[in-house]
Amino acid sequence: MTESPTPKMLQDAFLPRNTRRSLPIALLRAREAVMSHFRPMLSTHDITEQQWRVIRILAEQETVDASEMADKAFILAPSLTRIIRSLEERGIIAKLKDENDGRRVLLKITPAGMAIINEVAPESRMIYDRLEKHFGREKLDLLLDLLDEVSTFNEES
Amino acid sequence: MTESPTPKMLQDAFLPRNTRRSLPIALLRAREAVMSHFRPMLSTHDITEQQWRVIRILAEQETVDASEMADKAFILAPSLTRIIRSLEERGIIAKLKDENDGRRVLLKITPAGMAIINEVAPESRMIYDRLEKHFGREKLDLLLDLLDEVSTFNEES
DNA sequence: TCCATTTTGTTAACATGTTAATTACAAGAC
DNA sequence: GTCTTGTAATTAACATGTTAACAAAATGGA
Repeated sequence: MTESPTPKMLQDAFLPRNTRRSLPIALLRAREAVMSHFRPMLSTHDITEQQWRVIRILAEQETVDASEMADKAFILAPSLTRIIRSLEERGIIAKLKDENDGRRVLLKITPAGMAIINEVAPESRMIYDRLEKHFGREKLDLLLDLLDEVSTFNEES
Repeated sequence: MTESPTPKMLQDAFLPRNTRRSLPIALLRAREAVMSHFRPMLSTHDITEQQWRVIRILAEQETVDASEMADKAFILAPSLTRIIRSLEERGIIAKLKDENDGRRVLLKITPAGMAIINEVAPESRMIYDRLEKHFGREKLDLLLDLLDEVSTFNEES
């Protein structure tokens, strides 16, 4: 862990920021630390993190079209297409047609999907509660607020 | 429980957390917001975000073995293997043998790689400075500290 | 020395991320 | 109506994420 004395190579002004204080990598590390607690649990139920995001949104809202799902689950359309195909083949969700708009794909959860939710949700909640207890609600809320603010960096500058 | 028609689907206690206050997704959103500023720039230089992480670490440190690189760039070994192969084929980095340990792969940047660093680093720095100016150093440091703390959630509980 | 164990890196297989191109349908302008 | 334009979803192609299995080299005893 020697903070190396920076071989010549580049002027300081042109040196990339230190890896450990780089926001993109810090976000990645934090995310991985959190997910490492959820992934093994999800794995025992044979679903991925992204699949779980899709399923759980269908637990909040009866019917969701693909675009809205992509927004809420934060999954790009091409990935979502594949995930939907996979979940449908496994009988976890169903695709419906929107009578008013022939382009849209409506998604609905099946009883098999509901069974997964009923199994996974309590376990997921337990893990999250442990995390919340560890950091404290206030600190977690502060972090979430800061992250929200970063997420809006797009529209402004 | 097998009898209830579950019209509103799930009891509140078993409902997954709201998507917008879910830490994993919040981290994902924030990361994407930040990267959306860097990706187009990197793209004009024909490198990906991960390739840039590898290259820039070789700008800080003359020679790095694959394991250390995986740690610092936060890239899993299988991904790193592919990235190294690609960067080597393009003449951006070079692989050396470790005389003391035949298993290790040492990485070194080439002049072509240095040229990329000299082009990209200032642009990257500019983008980061704009971000830092937008949020303020203190707020950014606070965020980085919180993220660091989350990243250590592993070893404890 | 010999052998079991550990470590490092690679390969394989599948899932997702990412951008660009494409198809199917919808909405407006004319 | 026809044409153009815009939107929703898919497909294609490539890069990376993720886990498991594996080969090669090092290590630490017996």
